Amino acid sequence: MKRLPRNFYARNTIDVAIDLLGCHIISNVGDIKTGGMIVEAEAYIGEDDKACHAHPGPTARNLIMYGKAGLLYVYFTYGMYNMMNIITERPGIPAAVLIRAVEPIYNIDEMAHRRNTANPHEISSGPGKLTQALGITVEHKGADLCGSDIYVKGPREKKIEIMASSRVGIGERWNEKLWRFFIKDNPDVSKAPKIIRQNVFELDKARRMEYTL
DNA sequence: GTCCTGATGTGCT
DNA sequence: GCACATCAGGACA
Repeated sequence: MKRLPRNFYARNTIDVAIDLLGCHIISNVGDIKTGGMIVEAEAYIGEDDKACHAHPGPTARNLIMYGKAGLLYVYFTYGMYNMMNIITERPGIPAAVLIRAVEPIYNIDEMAHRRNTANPHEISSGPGKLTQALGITVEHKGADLCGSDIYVKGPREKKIEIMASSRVGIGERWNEKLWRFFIKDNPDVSKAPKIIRQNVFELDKARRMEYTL
């Protein structure tokens, strides 16, 4: 696998979210390489998406979502957790993929130490957990995955089955969209109310869009 | 295993 | 003010 280029991210957000599953995310924060395989991700697309941070239009916080694909959008929430997103689409279209869960691979001991846990499945099985394990904070907002020490390697090497469901933690705002994607039966997928609709592995792009939109 | 709650800072109304 | 793309820990069963 190789570092993914910008044109991987500058595409339809749902395609990017699906194609990121099985890829490896790497972080070299503090000169320590940590990372693992992405097993769960969600799409947030445009001002019309009521759950997307760009819904109110451009603000100081979300402005980066309107810009170049392949940059990190990190924000702080619930008073203590950082959420890590990757900007997608072309400039002018505010959209991103939230990385929701990772299966630990590189330097598991260091990540377990950062998380203060001995259970491998508690290291990065949620969006707040994985940023802590990888050492990613709002300081990394704007980092370029195509030219910094945080990046994603792909394409995926394993054959995987991909499931789609409604998104997590966004109340009743826009929940009919099945824009959460995760690897079937992976133990590091986050605990969440799963409205599992369908395995999307076999679907081609057009069929996939018809189904998810 | 399930359900419920408290912790905690920031952005936007 | 308040909602928030969350998590850990406790009370149950």
